Amino acid sequence: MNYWLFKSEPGAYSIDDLAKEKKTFWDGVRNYQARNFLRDGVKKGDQVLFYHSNSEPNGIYGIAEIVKEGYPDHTAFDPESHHFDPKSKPQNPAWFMVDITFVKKFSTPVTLEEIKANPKLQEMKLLQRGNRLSIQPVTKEEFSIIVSSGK
DNA sequence: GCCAACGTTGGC
DNA sequence: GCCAACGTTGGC
Repeated sequence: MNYWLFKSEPGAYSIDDLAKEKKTFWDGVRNYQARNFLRDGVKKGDQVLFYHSNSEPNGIYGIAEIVKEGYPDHTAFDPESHHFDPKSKPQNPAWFMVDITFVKKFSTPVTLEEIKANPKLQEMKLLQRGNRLSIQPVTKEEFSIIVSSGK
């Protein structure tokens, strides 16, 4: 079992949207490093910290779980889609996505400020300088610290 | 709204 | 293959 952090701008897709829909496909990832995680690393049953960026406050708002492993991101094939990428072909897809399901929403989010203040969480990729990766691995320890502080 | 950090593109 | 220009991310 692996642990991940997925970033989303709540204006685009929030934990409340997921709570309502119960399940969604995580499309539109157009970064190679994040793509590699989606294609090769993310497995069914893995747990996901759901992070809101550009929000007030920034932080982890809840938990999701992987229900379907990496498969081609079909939005890249659709010229009408905002995520269309002509370089990605159905016979040789460049981009991948996974399906996630809602697990829980924290009654109070674990904020970026709290994460920064916790000595045990200093290694998180989230805090590393200039980090923009939207899919990041998280250790089991980091995951359990966050889950136990986010009720 | 600003801007630093970073990834990608394209001319050479 | 280099690197300047450009676009995007995301905290503040």
